Amino acid sequence: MLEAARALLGSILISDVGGARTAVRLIEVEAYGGGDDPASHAFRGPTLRNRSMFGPPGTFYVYRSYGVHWCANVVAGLEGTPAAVLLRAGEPVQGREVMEERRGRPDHLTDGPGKLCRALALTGEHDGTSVWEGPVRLTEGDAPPGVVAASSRIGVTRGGDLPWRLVLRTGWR
DNA sequence: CGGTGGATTCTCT
DNA sequence: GAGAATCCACCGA
Repeated sequence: MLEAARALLGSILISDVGGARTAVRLIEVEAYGGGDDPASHAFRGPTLRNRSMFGPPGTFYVYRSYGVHWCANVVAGLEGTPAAVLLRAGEPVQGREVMEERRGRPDHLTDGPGKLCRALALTGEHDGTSVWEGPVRLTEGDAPPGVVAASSRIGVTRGGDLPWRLVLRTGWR
């Protein structure tokens, strides 16, 4: 599980949504388990909302947070084994102008789960799509992860104790 | 069938 | 630093 999250660090997330191409390099992710992880949406079993988490690996799980934002995950567990990696933050590598326009700001474009989705125009429409075949794709980054720091997960009301938040060292936090 | 709360973000004080 | 915004699936009755 943590290996999957670690592998995602440094990967390039490409979005062709809306006709414009935007891409970021992932620098922060969080791992979530299944029935044994109280913080996971899949803790209580499959539901309409989290059904994507129970799909095959390489599936996007996008959900609405606080009724306002979108948060994107990549399913990492085997089919039937709910486990996903939340994409928390990245750094723009392509289409920065488009992101600025979508965000309405010149900075802090992709330094949060909700911001990341908005910058890439990720919405619930992409929930359940493949990370290799859909309008939003994931490719291996050319830059191998440097120093990876692990810490507790953020914003979680239950089970925030597990050090499953992984950050690529870029001089942040 | 209605209340509730969330893996957040922005704005104002 | 605190509080609002804002939607809908889930939970309990």
